[in-house]
Amino acid sequence: MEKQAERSTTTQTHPDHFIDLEEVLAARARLVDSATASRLADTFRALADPTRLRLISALREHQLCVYDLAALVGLSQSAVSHQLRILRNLRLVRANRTGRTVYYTLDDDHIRQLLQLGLEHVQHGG
Amino acid sequence: MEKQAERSTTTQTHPDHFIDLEEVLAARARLVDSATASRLADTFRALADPTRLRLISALREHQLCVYDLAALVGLSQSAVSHQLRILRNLRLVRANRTGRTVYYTLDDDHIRQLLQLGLEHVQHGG
DNA sequence: ATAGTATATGCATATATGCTCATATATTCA
DNA sequence: TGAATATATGAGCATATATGCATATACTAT
Repeated sequence: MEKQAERSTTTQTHPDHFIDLEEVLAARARLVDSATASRLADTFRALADPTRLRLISALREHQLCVYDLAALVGLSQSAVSHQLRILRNLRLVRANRTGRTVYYTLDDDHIRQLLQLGLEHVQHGG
Repeated sequence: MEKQAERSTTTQTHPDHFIDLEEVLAARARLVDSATASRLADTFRALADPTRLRLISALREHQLCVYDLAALVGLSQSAVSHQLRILRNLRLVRANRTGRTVYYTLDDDHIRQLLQLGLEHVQHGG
């Protein structure tokens, strides 16, 4: 295990020990490491934009080309293409070329589930 | 149903109709509206930062005070308090004051599930 | 090859975000 | 009340992000 964290750079004085040591030790075991947290944050950041969410929602059960996606969300082809690249890079969507048309689909089922869970959270209590 | 979308403001010429009309009509029915997409994006944006994700992961099964959270993630009390406010405002965590100590907990089980799903997505294929 | 269609991308800009510093608020205890 | 502890917040700076514009690339058809 790593050594205990240094005192944080707080303005006010603070004790040199944790307040609730047992809880803290247990929580530390569950704490995701920084590298994983960063990659996870990248994934959630891809979902943290209304345009991208609408694109993903449109692709839930259908594959669509860039032009149709742009028309659906009411943005320029450029803007949509930029956003699709972000989703592609983070492997949330997949591009399939057929002639000069590129069809997009969701990459994996986790995305569908994340969207669904998020919607549930937002649509009642949250 | 609404009337068909206007031509998008694309530089290049594009047809005045959708490429795949049937797919588009079906996809439009699944499309989340802008207002919902914005609120959903707010929720995902709260999860789109490594610090906040680590805070949430620490709170998965334990309630902790601000000072201990700061020590755990290795940031200042101020920085952590700012982030906790964001999580509070979006109802991802809840604050319970006991004397001068404020204990934080996850607000609802969706948050745990979102974290879990995201981790699964990141930890193998994604 | 040339023109046309579908998508992608570099650059610029306006806006948002995360952290630190200083300070404010809330609570306890003497 | 006054000092100390625990947390919250406003301002400012450095960096990131979303979109539009112009242009590049990929493919089709003549």
